[in-house]
Amino acid sequence: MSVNPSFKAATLHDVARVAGVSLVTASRALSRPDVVSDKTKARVQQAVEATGYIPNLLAGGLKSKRSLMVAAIVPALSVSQFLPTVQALTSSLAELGYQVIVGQTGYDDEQEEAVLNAMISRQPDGIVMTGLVHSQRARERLQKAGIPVVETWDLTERPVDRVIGFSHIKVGSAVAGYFLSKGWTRLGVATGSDRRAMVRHEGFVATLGRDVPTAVVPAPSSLALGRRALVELLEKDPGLQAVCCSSDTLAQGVMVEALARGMRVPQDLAICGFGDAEFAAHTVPSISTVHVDGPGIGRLAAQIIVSRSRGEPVAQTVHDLGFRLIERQSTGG
Amino acid sequence: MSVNPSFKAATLHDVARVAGVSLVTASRALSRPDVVSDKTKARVQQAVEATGYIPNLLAGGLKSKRSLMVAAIVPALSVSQFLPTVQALTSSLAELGYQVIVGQTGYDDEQEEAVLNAMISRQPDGIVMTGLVHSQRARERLQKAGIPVVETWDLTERPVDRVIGFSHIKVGSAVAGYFLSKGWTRLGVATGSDRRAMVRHEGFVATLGRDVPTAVVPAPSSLALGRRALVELLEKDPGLQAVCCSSDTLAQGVMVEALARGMRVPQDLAICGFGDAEFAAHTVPSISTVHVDGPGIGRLAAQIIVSRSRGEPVAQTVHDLGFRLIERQSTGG
DNA sequence: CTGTTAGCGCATTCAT
DNA sequence: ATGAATGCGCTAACAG
Repeated sequence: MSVNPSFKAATLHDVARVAGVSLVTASRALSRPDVVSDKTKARVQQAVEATGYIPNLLAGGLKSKRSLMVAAIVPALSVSQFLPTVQALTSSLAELGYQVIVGQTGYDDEQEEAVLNAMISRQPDGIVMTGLVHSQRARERLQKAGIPVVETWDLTERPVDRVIGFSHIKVGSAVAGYFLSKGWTRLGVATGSDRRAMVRHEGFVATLGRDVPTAVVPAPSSLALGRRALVELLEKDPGLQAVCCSSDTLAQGVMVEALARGMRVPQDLAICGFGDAEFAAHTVPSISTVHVDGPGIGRLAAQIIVSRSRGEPVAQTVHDLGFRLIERQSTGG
Repeated sequence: MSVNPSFKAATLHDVARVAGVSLVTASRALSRPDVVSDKTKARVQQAVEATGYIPNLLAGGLKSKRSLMVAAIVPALSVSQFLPTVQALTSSLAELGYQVIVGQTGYDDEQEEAVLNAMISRQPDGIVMTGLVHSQRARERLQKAGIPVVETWDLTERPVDRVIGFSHIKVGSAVAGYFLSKGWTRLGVATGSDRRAMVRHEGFVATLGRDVPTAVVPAPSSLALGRRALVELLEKDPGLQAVCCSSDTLAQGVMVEALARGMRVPQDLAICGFGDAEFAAHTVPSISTVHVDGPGIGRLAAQIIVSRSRGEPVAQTVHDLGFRLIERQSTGG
């Protein structure tokens, strides 16, 4: 950890010596101030200042079984959809003295297991997944180990432990219902290839009652992929009226391509996104989308993990935070 | 770390017992396979499988002084400019068995110090900062502790330890030179309020030889802020010809606002961004910008930290990765 | 090649 | 309210 061999960081032992108290007292003065007399507390505080003491949480965690670390596992950090969640999680936890370790699965189930093992070896007080845990071995291992796990951005009756999210089937269904209510008939779908997007697609098709031209693009989605998706969809159906997209980024790409071809949005082509990214409300025309409370997911996850790691009971297993369809200009709203 | 009191995770001790070898041998079989006979190695491997052993890196780190963790400190996770760097850093390190802890400073120097202390208490093998370390106390503490520190996305003659980046003054200067070469005279600047953006602004103005209308928006930048910035700039100079923006997101906002007002880009208004975000090449018109090798910064940082933590020398102190002005349609390229 | 002996720095029993 | 002893799980020295 240090590369400077001559330097020895101050330990609690040094603090105790300088303060003229025992090691235990110094420890208590810092972690349980109410149990120590004001005088000695002050002396310990001074000793901390004097020595420049910074506690070693590795050592503390080893003994106390509380690492004060939480693992956050995402497909990839660059999937901007999850960023507000991870950011809120990190901030909420930081306020309570917890830090976040990040792991990336690359949308790969084998890597997921490897990443989870890497995380477990750091003894986190909790694990927050974006998405469900897919590897069966990992599920069992997590369950056996009894580490608090919060799966997010999805729902299931049987989470490993707790789950915070919303129904992707219902999202797809809601968008399809909305399209039907608008009377559009020549529909298309531009979707990422990830599991949750596919489930939304299922919901969309199920409610529609029939299949529609679909362009599947690899994750993570991008503006360029959105443009390419529209090209593909227009080849399949030049008379396309409305496109349902699996992300706002994709929707923006579809819109850029449409406008570049001289199509008017929404008159010639209506577009709906997903996620309610910051920009969706401010493009011209603005993008209709499905709003999800990303930061809320992160905050609630933080709260649940901390409660559980403190041994407090968390009754509810499944937290459905729902979603909201937001009608903007890109669908004539 | 566990909330299931009945479950005891297997320790190396269990593995050793099952394998019928001593604890040390089991340890070596896993961490230094070349020093152990193939037979015992195989038996230890089997015992690992049988027990479901996952090493406790907290304990390992405590003794070995190598936590295999690296702290990554960003202003905020949602600042998309740094994401490719953090993602590359995380991936590169993961391949080598290191994990990343993230800290957010919120562009606040006091929080920076608090975050750095929180990180130090986890005994990281290195710290990667986006930006320079601003708190003087933190600089000294880091230097004294001898933790490998890589400051990024900026340059300085006197880094805490190592620095990987490019000159923001030169970026501003290059954009100004480009604008001058185009013969534009009615210029404006839309810039975030963060330190590095301000330095680019300085470079821009210095090369220009005169001040220009400037709209300063709070960080993090967004499309909405870009739109607002253009409104402000047009109030200051209705005859505005070209805008220099401190990020591509801001540039996109400026462009959206310009097009919404019926201005043609670049004929009526030329726009230049910064960062070469994914979308910049694919908007219509595409956005001219300054390309920076974000992932390269992350990979090099990973390499330097790992080398240093292994005690290998890393001669070079300052790594200037430079930048490239990319001319696209938004400036008539 | 393998085993024995010592801690790493701290929090937790137990005492007083 | 404070202190002495014990060990969390593992690895670095040494021996053998």
